[in-house]
Amino acid sequence: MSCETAFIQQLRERGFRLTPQREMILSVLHDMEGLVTVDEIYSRVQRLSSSVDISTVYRTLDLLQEFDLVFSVDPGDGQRRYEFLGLQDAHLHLVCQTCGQVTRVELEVAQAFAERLRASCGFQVALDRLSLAGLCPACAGSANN
Amino acid sequence: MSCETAFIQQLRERGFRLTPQREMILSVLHDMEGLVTVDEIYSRVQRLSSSVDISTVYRTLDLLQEFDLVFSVDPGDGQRRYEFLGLQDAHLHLVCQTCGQVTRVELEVAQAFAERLRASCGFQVALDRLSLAGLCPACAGSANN
DNA sequence: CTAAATGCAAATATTTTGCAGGTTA
DNA sequence: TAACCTGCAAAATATTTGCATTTAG
Repeated sequence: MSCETAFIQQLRERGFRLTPQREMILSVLHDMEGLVTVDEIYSRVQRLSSSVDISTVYRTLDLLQEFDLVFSVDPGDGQRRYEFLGLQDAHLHLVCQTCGQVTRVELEVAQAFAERLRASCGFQVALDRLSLAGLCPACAGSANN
Repeated sequence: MSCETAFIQQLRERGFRLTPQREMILSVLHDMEGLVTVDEIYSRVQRLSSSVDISTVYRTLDLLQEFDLVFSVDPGDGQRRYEFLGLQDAHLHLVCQTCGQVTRVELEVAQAFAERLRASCGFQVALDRLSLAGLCPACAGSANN
């Protein structure tokens, strides 16, 4: 099943409609890797159709988040970022505090950690929505004091 | 050394000045536990002196962040939260996605995980600024499907 | 005395909302 | 056709900035 099919199915089931705008936004998200800002999404959508309004982008992102096809974080710089989850495997994000580069990592590396947290205090970490701040190898190398 | 002393020292060293407003804001942060919003800080400061402006609160928070006495996150609800770090030990935050409750956990539980990440991909996680989303024991219990 | 900080108001930036008209099912 | 969706513009929020005045050192 493709992402589009999953989206359409969810729309139908809940009485929503499939519009060209929603298709375009989904397609743009699908083509973008990693965490992207609303502006990045918006300007890509505009290339497909310049009449699409940014409020429609916001509304569609809300919808996609409800459907769990997209999730969002604000790394703390006031620039909320969205990511398309689609049907692919979930993964962690490592966001470099210096250069902003985002690396994807398999959930598996965090499994033991999650287990430990659950054992010690009963908290179930949502690993599939996790972004970790820190230093990427390159920046860690040049920043060693 | 008290937090105030540390703050004053940093101010002096960098040519900044110690003002009553800055003292008040620091004192308010010091008395507040956990992650708080600008409005919460602002209204507490106003109780001490109603003439303090919110822009001064923002400016002071920026300063304190530069000094690493405060850090901020936006859990994704559009309400950025600040936390006073002071001279206490750093710790992780577990933020419940359902009830919003914040639990503090020793950094130590994540040490092995951080080590693993560094070994496998060279990324140095900033553990001391980490907030993890998930379900707290209570909400995990009532949500089990 | 002088550079730095404040309060105020206005400016920005970001996201949300009301509504009239267009569109999907 | 009827409810839903969109674009537009205006509103609501949150944060930042310019500037005259005040103040710490």
